[in-house]
Amino acid sequence: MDNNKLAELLFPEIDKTPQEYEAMYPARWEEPGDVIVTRLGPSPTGFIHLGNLYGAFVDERLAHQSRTPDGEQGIFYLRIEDTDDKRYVEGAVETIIRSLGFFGINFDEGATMEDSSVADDASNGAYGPYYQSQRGPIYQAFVKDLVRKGQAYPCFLTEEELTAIRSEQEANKETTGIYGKYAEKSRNLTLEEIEANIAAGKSYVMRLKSSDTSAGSVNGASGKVKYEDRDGVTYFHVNDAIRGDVAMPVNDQDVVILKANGIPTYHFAHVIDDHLMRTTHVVRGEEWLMSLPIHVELFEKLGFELPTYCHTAVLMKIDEETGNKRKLSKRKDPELSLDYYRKEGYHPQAVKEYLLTILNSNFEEWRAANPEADIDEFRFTTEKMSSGGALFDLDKLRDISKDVLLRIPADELADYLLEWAREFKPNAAPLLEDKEYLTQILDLGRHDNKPRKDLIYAKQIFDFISYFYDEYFIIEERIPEQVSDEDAKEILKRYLETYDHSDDQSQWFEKIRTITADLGYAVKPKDYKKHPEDYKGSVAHVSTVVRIAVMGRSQSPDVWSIQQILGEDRVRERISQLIG
RNA sequence: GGUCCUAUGGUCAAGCGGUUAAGACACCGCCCUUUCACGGCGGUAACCCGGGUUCGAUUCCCGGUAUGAUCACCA
Repeated sequence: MDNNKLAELLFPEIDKTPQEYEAMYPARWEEPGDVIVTRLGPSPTGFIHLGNLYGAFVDERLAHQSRTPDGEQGIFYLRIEDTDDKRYVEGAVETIIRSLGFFGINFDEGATMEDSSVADDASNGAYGPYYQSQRGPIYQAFVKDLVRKGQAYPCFLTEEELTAIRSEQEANKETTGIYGKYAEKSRNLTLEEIEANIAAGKSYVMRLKSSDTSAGSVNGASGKVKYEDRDGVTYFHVNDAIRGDVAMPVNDQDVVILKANGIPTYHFAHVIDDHLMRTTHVVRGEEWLMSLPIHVELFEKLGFELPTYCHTAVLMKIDEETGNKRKLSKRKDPELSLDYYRKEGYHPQAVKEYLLTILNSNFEEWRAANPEADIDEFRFTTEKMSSGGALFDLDKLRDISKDVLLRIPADELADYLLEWAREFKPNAAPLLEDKEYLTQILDLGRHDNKPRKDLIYAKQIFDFISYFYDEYFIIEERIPEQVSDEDAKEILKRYLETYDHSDDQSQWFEKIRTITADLGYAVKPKDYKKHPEDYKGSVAHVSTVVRIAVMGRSQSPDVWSIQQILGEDRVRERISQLIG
């Protein structure tokens, strides 16, 4: 068979050669050193989840903390993998960029916020186009070259034939797919048959003509792949930055590289794009690990240097029904959606920090040693990444969030809370517009030696501070059982009578003590504890009555400080209200 | 079923041939305290199983077992 003729028959329009494309996308640096180029390659479904964020964070850190010998920063770019037209969702790219931007992850290059269907140049950077759907001619040029070299061929198998082959294989308990003898029919088509099929308008795909690359027939992916014979089966070894040495049988499947519509499959697009865009590190979920043999073969056959793979672990959770670990699913698990965190009002910084603690086992230690340091100062390493799937732990997130929020100044927190409320609690938002008031509230008890850590996420914060706003103030707890209704009234009556808003904290508490003693309660809680029969209750119970009157609840920060923020009028009014 | 990843307390995890097997979260108790939180102290709780290698295995090797992943003209 004349491969050149076949190539021309299949791709008459394609006139560029791989060499020309190589020249169009030269090396990014003359002296790259250890600089890293990563990419995020989402399909534009518009659904960004925690797993994406997790991976994106690895990409971003890896690239941005690396430098060339000349001090230039590594590059993190966005490539849209829209080879499956069924998946496209309107506005998805914008959503992706915005969602990640919310968490402080920004791209240096690639697809931009502009609408790709409107703007000619919806991306920036010299290694585009960054939409795979716009790269058709590039892929085809490389496939054409593969055909010339006899390493790819058209396959006219229909869906029915494919299904028949699969059924046969399943019945025989063989590996499914097109390989070995199952590939022969298509591989052995003559030029005339192919011509006739095409003339008849038959639809076809392009398949890779798989062969054992271990013989060293090609460039060897620049020494990054090692081969080994295990009982007659050829295995290859690749060093994964997260998992270390990974060994698998070499690929023998004649996988589809170009679909019937001329668009490449993920496998082919990955190899071409990451090579041409000069990606050094490919970060992707472990679900891709099993297709590594295909990619290794493609890199070998095309003579490209293999990038460094980083196969990340999948985020898991315990399934309530089965009790087993399982991959987080976007259908069942709302906490997988990034929107969930926005709605609950988890601060992006907290989510980021949580992700880092499960991403790098030594992060927590580093954070403990450097509580004030910027998160980007942490030196992220793939070696410290766990290769097992971590369970998502909401408790841990909350714990981390407390500390993260403590490091954020109250006025910034006020802005954050207001912004959150505008979107998710619009009725309450106007109340929060009084920033000075809100800031005081949020700053309560944060500057002591042992600062309070009451604030976790926006929704919780709002509930926590809601009593500061009359519109949300309700008495939600009963007075303690040690205090009779009569006493409660008496306590509040006397409290109101003696109340002086200008009292300092100790003067204020002295008055509480007086009331406590006068009504037969223990001024020292310990006395009541030791001799409960001598008292009705203790100062704790008396204080609780005041708490409930002023805040509607028994648990809160320091009462005196709260009253100072609430203001005299509100305090008096709330107490009078309860006395009736 | 084939192939591959993984395997330390409830969870996340240090460990990389000899340790009283760290630490964090959660849980429990005590202390601090006008409540709660914070903080401090203490506690319960772990090396999947079976063979090897070795003077000695949580650690190395080989088998199981289990979890997970993957076997598309989806990514």
